[in-house]
Amino acid sequence: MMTVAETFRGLSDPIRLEMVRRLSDGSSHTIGALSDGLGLTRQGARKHLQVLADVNLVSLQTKGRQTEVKLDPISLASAKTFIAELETRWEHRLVALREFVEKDSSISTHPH
Amino acid sequence: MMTVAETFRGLSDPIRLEMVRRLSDGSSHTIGALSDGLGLTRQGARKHLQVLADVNLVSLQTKGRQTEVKLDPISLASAKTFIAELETRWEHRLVALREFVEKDSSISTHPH
DNA sequence: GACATATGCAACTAGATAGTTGCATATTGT
DNA sequence: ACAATATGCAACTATCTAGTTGCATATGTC
Repeated sequence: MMTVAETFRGLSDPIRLEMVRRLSDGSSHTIGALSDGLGLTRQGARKHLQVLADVNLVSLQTKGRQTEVKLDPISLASAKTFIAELETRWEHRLVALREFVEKDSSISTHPH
Repeated sequence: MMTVAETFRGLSDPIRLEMVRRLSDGSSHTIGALSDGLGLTRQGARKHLQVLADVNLVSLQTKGRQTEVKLDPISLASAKTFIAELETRWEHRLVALREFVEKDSSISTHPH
């Protein structure tokens, strides 16, 4: 299993983000196709793909002389969930804070 | 402005994730408090905090002899949005694929 | 003023990362 | 069989990262 931090690490590079974006249509792409147009060598791109595979963001499957790369959306989903949970905590705090402020201001603005 | 990749890099370490989690209640914490109980020195923890500040995930504000750290949820939100957009593309693909398969199977399973 | 607290700054180390180049291997098409 | 294609493996370099230690500085507290 992968930790959320590892998933985030997979996403922490613009080259890898572009690869993931290309893969996000759900279709499979070859290593070669994914390595084109990124401004680095095929081997450099290949290393980034390996990082993505290591953190389970993509799967690699050899078919004949080429290798299919597919996005694995599970890690992606758990990363999103992690952020969403942070935001939930954050919003709870904001609600509590607003309630506190409103109660406080009702005392000061409507004294009797 | 920060790129999404930089935000993900901020989140790509378990120590930093724990710090962000502690901050996610929306309250402010001091550098010292955030550095406790993480299994590294204060200076080591401080470096992680600097990474979070560099990518705008937290803000630092000196107050007297201590420094307040607060979570800045904006980068967090854009990271979540980025993932959500990937998932949207993914789901569109799945829908298109299912429609294609259904049309295809209706031809082969109901020939006349 | 003396002391404790909270933090900053700098130097250093070990290991990871991103990138390159060169060459080898397997598969497909003619 | 030959040539072209798609990929893999290894070595090497430069830079970044995570962590440490030691010391300095500013702010409260008594």
